Amino acid sequence: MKLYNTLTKKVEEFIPNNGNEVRMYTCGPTVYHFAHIGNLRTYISEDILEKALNYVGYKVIRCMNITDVGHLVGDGDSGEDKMAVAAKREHKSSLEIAKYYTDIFKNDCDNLNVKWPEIVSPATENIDEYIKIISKLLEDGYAYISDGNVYYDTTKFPNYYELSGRNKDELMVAVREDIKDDTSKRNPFDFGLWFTNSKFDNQELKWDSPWGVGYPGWHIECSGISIKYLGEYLDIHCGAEDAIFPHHTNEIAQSEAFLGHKWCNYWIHLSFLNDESGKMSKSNGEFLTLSLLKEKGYNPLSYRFMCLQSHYHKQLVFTYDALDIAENQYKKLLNKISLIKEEGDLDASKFNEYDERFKNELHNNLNTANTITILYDLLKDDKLNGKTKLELIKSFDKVLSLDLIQTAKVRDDHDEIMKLIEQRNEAKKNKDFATADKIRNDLQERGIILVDSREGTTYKEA
RNA sequence: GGGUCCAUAGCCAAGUGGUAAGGCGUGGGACUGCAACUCCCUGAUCGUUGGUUCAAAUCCGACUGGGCCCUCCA
Repeated sequence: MKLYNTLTKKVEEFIPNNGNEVRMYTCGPTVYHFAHIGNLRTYISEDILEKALNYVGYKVIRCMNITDVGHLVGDGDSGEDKMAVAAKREHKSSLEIAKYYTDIFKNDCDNLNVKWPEIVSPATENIDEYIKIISKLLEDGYAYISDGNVYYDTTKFPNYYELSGRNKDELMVAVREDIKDDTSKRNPFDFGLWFTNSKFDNQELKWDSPWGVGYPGWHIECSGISIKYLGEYLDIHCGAEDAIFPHHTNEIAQSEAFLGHKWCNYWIHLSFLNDESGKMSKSNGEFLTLSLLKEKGYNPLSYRFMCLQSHYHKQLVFTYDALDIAENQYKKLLNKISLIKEEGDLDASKFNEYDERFKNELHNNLNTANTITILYDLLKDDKLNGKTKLELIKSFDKVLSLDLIQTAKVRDDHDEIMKLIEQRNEAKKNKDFATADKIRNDLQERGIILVDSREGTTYKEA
């Protein structure tokens, strides 16, 4: 499978370390607030990657962290912990907040058919692992203690700028106005591994460590969790595009200094969903959560469909117009599929032909837009019988996860509806169109759409 | 200032050197008592500009315009 690797800045053939086994780590959410749909795009893309790898024959073992500590707000490294801020705002403990938002995040994933990774681990449950890594980094001279905090010395790691393609001398220090330089560091780009000395000493979550009571830096959790659960050799590390620098850069520095060898060969970065003004945020403009879209009547899978028609490495702009179009496309697609009659025997050679095309598009740097084109092609192909079409769609849906095959549920009021349909047909026969239309409209108000055809009238849910 | 990604019809988007896939929308038509559904037909020379080549949306350069990053962020 070809993938865009940020490390080499090329689309290249993916080759795992160990046969067809793939160890994949994806940076998880910070659970101090709701996720917006931009956040969720990243997880949709990662979900597709995992499922595509499995589909073409790899065996994926995937791990994701949940950040429930250590992200600072404002004021650089000595700022307040976001979890603590949320806790204060909502009068709950940090761990209650984390649990609350983790559950909501998981629910969003469920609604989007995003599979929950087999290993999901909160940052707060792996403190021992961070201490182990930090201790070794200190021993080996990659880290130092200053003003009670432990910092990583970025000058000790020669390849520090490899991933981001940056040049040390041209980076700007504290480029954002609200960031103050941390004077405890030896070098401006050093970063914190463990803090005991914070300006804000009201943090709820603290742990004992060889360097005193404190809490871990942001970057160490991903290294720690990944190494703990996936071992010393990682095949794929995913994250959103904004994490390239410094987060992933720092992860590489820590992990490789600790392990003493190359850690991860493929770095896959997922592009943003922007709104018309640029980066989506929790404070600017409308806070676009999945539940907001649901309240407005959108199907979450329409949003997934919208994402799949784009490419994971291309930024996408969210507008309600775009979502309306996606929803309409998605509905029409489901409708076309629902009209397929399951007849004939499975045509293995045709099945393989389409399945190969589908796999080729996955191999082609996850060209999900083209996989959907294949779907339209097979729907139009009159050399394909219904059975083969349905089997193909079922198979593709293992990756697309759009619930393409809807199982017809029998409604409780089925008999009543059929009776009304009969009454309407009677009225139509008598040219009493007023009555006929009234029945149709009444049913529509209940969310039932009548479908007339030569064979008679059926109904479906709106 | 530096890094990085991107630029194809109203919107999404394919295309990886040989004369622009697909979907939605729009407009027209078939079907229908009317409609919905479905089906058929309907649109672009590829940000600008140089160059390489028999041949470029596809390769190289410059420019323009956007996104993201440079110690909160998916």
